[in-house]
Amino acid sequence: MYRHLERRLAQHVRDFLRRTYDIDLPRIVIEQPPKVEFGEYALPLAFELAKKLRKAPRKIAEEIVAGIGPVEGFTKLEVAGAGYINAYINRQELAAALVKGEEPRSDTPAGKILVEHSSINPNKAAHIGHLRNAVLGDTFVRLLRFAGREVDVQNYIDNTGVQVADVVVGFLHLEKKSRAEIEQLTRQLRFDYYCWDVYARTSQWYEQDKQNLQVRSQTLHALEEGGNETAAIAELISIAVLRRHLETMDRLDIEYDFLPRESEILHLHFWDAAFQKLKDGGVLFYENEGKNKGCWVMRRAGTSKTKSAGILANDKQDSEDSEVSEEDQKVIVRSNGTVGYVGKDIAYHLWKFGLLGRDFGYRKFYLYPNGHQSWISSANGEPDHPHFGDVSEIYNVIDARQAEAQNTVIEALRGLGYNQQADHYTHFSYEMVALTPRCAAELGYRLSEEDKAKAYIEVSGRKGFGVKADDLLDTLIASAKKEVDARHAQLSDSERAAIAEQIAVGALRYFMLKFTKSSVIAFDFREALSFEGETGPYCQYAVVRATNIFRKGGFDPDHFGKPSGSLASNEFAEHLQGEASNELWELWLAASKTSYIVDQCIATTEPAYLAKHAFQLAQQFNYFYHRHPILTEADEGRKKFLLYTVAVVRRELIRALEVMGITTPPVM
RNA sequence: GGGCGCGUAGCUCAAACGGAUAGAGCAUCGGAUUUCUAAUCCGAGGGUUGCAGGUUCAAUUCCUGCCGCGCCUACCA
Repeated sequence: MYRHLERRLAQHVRDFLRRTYDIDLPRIVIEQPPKVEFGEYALPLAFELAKKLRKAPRKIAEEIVAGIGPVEGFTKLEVAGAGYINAYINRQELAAALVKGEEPRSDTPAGKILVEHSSINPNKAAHIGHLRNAVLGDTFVRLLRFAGREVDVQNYIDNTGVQVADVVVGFLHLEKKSRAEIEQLTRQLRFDYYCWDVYARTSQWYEQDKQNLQVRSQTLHALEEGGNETAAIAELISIAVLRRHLETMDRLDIEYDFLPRESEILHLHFWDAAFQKLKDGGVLFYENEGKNKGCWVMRRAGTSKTKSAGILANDKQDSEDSEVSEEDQKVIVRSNGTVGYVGKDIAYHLWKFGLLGRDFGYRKFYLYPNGHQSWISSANGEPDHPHFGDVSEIYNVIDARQAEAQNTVIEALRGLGYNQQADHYTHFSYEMVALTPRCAAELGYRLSEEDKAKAYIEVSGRKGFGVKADDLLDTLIASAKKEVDARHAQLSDSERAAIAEQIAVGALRYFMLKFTKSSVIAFDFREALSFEGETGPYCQYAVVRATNIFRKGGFDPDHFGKPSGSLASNEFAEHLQGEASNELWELWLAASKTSYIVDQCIATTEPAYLAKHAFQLAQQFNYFYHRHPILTEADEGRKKFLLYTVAVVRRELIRALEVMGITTPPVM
């Protein structure tokens, strides 16, 4: 509702400016006043217009307020300060709409969106860094779906890369395991933990003797080639680890629709098709000299190309391409003819946009307990399958360190003339999760003096240094279970366990969302394990409290006031008018912002705003809860109004938490 | 060296598009009619927003320079 009123106000102002001053502002800035006494929206536009109209801002503001006329849904506009225009919402109208759950639908753009996230190398257990990726990605998917968009979720599996090769080397050359033995091992509980150690040991083994690296490249070659014993073992391992990753993420209610694998990019010759296009389009060029001699290279994204973009003739550019300095070159095809990661990624992204002219084969892979089917790529697929790819927008949830690679893919699309697709290619970039030195020490890692002095230390799968996702979840659940046990001894153990799990997931998902993407999370158990203050459980608890009021009062919170809308809007009036009601009104206002916040999260690809909003709503509710005993309220009319307040806040809080993938326990 | 990002309270972080008195949580200290369960609430202290300039009616936000930190800069992914 809040969003809807904002748009209406903006449109009204825009029309008025055009009519009266013949001015077209590209954007009408609308802010939220610091206090509700100043209304619900504030427009600083008089300051902006002062120069154009050569009048004092205050004067302009007064003119606008006097001339603009009534705006539906608002009671008044008012000039404040040096020239702000404050707009006041018609409170009882908004409240009545909220009770009914009315939300004017805004037109959603057509076209399917593809979100790629997680994309964990299938060679070891997932760690907290992967958790941040998956939670951000999954929440963004939920945000888009909330906004009415159709979304496909993909998790790219690099099953033929160096990391898988390394763990294969570990099993074959260090562990000396046979294929049968490995197959046996894949069936053990948490096989990914086993791989975690094997991978770390293999990395050490390479460092002991650089000669050992030859084994790696032989293995890697075999994987890329396919159709051999080594590749079969790699398949065994990577599939088993992938299943573990899906299980881990499912604990957090994170699911995928499709799992495209690098092996199919290779074996279905996606790259060949892309390579041809890139050569034809002049994006790639062959280097005849220097250190990149014999490679197909392209200009690295972000290196200066045209200072006067679009002015120089394009054909002149082509002849200059070969003059791209060595350090500005990105090798796409190595001199031995093999293609690097960026090249495969370009092919994959041409496919995503339906520009490649080839498709994967598809097989059913993983059936979630809720019945959702996840598909995997395959050289020869099943005849009947859903249609993936061929989308109009994509978001890639990939950490900030890969920004350059991502930009190179985008530049390749542009180079091929696919500007529209490039414009709808978003690198959803976020910073890594690192460990505080204290946390690392607690985990038993020996630190150098240099590391101890740092604010945080980067996790490293290669070194086996990090916190595993399942371990963190287990710890959180155990910790939550202790609290639940202490509070609800009367419940059965399975009930308590279920609640503990909801709380643990709420705590974890909220923790991963509360930081803005650009902030490095310095992970610390004390903070992550907290259930108090700005946390998921705090928000869940607010909902539980709201539910309790209804339960104690003998009402159904989900249908309170619903069927007949028995409260006429004028009944709200007396409770929402005047200074004294501002505190309550602020709660209603906050509850009206869900879709507004969701839009903002999508526009800025920043889910943290939603986390912040849910917390603030919960915080305001707790304050309200403390100040207003409801069930003992003597005035029946007021009691009813307070119950409506709780019902609306509760509903909106649940909705906001759902978008973050957080459910609420029946009791806490 | 070049590219990207960051620097805000003791600690961890907010403040979208420049806007009204820079806000939360944690930690510390003090308090809450024993009630719809305190995983809660209220209060207190705590700030030269890294430094120096500039643009603007208005700068934590934009520009320039400097200082500090991180990441990227492989024929790795």
